[in-house]
Amino acid sequence: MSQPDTKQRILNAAEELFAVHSFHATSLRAITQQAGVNLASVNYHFGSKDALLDAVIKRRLEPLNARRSELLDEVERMAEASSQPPEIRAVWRAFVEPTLLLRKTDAGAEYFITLVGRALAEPHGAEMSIFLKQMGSLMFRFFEMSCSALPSIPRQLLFWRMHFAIGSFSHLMRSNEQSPLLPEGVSNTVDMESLIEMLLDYTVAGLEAPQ
Amino acid sequence: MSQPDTKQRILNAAEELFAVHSFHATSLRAITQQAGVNLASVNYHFGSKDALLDAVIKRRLEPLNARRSELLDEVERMAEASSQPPEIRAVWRAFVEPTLLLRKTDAGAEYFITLVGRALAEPHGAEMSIFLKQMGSLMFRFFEMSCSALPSIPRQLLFWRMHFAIGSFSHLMRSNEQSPLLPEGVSNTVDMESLIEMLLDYTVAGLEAPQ
DNA sequence: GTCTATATGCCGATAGAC
DNA sequence: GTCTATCGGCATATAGAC
Repeated sequence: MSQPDTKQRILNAAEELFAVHSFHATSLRAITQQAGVNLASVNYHFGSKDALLDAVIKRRLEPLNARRSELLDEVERMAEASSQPPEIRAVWRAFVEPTLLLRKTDAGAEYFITLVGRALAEPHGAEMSIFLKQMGSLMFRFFEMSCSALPSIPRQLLFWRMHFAIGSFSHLMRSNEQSPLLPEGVSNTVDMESLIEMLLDYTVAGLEAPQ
Repeated sequence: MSQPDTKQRILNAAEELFAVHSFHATSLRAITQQAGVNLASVNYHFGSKDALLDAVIKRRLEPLNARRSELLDEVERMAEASSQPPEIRAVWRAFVEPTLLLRKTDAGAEYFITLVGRALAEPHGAEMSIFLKQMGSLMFRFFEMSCSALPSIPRQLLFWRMHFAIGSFSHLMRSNEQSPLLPEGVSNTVDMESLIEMLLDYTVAGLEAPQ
């Protein structure tokens, strides 16, 4: 317990390499080499490669989802206080903002965002199932609050629109790296606060689009 | 050249397994076993695993992009004939419809859609770079036509909104598999034509949202 | 062109000394 | 808790017979 803990060093290295090269393409050897620890220490501290991935996701997702839950509580309180449905923009802000602003409060979290963005794109694999397990019932709560916020949109339609919204969100999470091909007159460097507002403008307009 | 060609059998098997298990998690052994061909035939016909992926994507993406290009030509002709900007819904229909309706015309293409959906989510890897290479300049054309269709939206903003739209599209492409968790009163089975209209309603509303 | 057999190397996981 | 050494397996790729 001298330096940053061995356990933490492994988690940091795994987070980065899983994000950049994917879970399958990353070997335990690469992780332990980058972390400067022994190969066997991964199995000692975590038990297996799958369990390591689980721990990588859990470390950041747990506080993140606690924060999301708090924000949803607040949105609900405000809705009840004003006897109005919850505001759809506030609901989706609670969903996307804690993740996208994670970099500000947590210096090492940059790779985690990419990692989760990719986990959302994984079909069957360990990444997706571990992520879904840890998201728990929070997705249902977001869906139900979106339905309350937009009572004129049928549930079935809103389900798919929420699907589209998650697609935009996860695609944005994945796109830290500068796009290799930029059209003329377009810069790739925008501050995250502006980007969040752009995403919310876009998403809210799509969710409440006329049918 | 008796049965379906060895080359085609390999392409079909690789397409399915790459889509379901990802490129990295799929071995040449699994591919040749499913194709009922010899292990060595992959290297004989394609040269390497990377080159096989390239061929898998190219086989379907080339005619697909030719079709997209035709549709864009048509949208441009109609715009010129009416002396009006191109219609944004028609531009995006040209982008998404050829892919999403591929199943109807090409029986084996189901896995290809998932594969490309995942390629769009890969950050650095072979999948993404091969896909981008083959998309060529078509993305630029879509961007420029979207700008023409929505002259009141600044290019920089429209660039990001297009990013969000591609996120929704690729997320939809990836979601053949039934979602493990469905909210109450929501079914996952919708015909693709309806889904395309839902996606276009959502996307057009987002692209032309007030700023 | 298609096969068998194999070269060469990395993989995840573990045993056992310290 | 941390190390070395190694097991058993599967990976990609290729050499060479047919």
